[in-house]
Amino acid sequence: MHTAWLTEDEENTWRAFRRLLIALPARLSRDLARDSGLSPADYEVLSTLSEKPNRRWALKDLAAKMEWSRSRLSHHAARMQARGLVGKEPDPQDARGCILHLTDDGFRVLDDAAPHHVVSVRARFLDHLSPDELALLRTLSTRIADLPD
Amino acid sequence: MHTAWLTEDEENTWRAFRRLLIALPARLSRDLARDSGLSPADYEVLSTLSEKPNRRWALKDLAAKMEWSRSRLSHHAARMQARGLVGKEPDPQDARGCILHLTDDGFRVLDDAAPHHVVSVRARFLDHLSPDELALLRTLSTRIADLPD
DNA sequence: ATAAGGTCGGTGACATGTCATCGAATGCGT
DNA sequence: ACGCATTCGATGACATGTCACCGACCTTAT
Repeated sequence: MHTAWLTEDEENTWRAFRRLLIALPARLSRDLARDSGLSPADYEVLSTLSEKPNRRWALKDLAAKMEWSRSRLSHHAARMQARGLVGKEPDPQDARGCILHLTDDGFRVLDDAAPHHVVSVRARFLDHLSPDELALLRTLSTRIADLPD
Repeated sequence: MHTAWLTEDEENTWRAFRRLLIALPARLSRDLARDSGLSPADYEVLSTLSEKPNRRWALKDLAAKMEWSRSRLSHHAARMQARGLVGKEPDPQDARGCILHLTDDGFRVLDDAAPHHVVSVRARFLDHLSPDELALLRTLSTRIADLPD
């Protein structure tokens, strides 16, 4: 059964983990901005777009893949389009929809950004985990992230 | 030495952990808003304020304790003051500073919110970790969060 | 064929956080 | 005592994300 409070172990773990939840994304975000002038959201859009061979996604499919709302992606893609990182075309299959694609510029920016980002993820995270820890963290993350919303 | 890419294990762990970094805070935030009408930031301000016996902190000290910028706390405290959750007074020791305190209302709101929040943290996180996992996650979180910025 | 209901992307209002900057106040070195 | 760098909180401009909602379009049942 559960109580209304946490044990000391739980409390300390939760505190430590909460610090990690704040600090790690903040550090990666700063590295990314410094190295490549991208926000984490920009990077995720670019790298997800690049996953498809033709670098094209219907907005709704990209939003679903990234687990973003369509509204959020619509706003963000508009900003990235203004910067020339992505392009937008009408969907020939569905006149309501639109197709997003990586521009050459967007691809170049991603291509330059990726190696720096990998270095950053290593330096601020992966390098500090043993293989055992890596494995455990993976099962644990999957288990909790997969819980119903 | 490092390569410019990730191994498959690293890649999968990083993906899974990144999902957790997004999903867990989002779920806790939704629970908190639904149960108590508070944002996570609100809750953190209220609960940190309540840690001192007299429920008073100089703004700069509270900001340092929470690892927030003074600007952020200034903005946020202004919004919370408008809702009657916190109060603000001049600091008699330092005419530049100000002292924040929990109002009775703020204390009541926190008092109502806390047990629900604990239930939420359990349901969405702690209950799904074994004691071993809890311990490992704590050392690992501390290790990584404590890295230099 | 058509009406009803769902899905699509876009939009405006708003909440929150960052950054650069300000004026006021402090305190340290001389 | 004085002068200058620093610290304090506030503020405005801006970036980003949420939410509610819109019109346009598609699909399904009748």
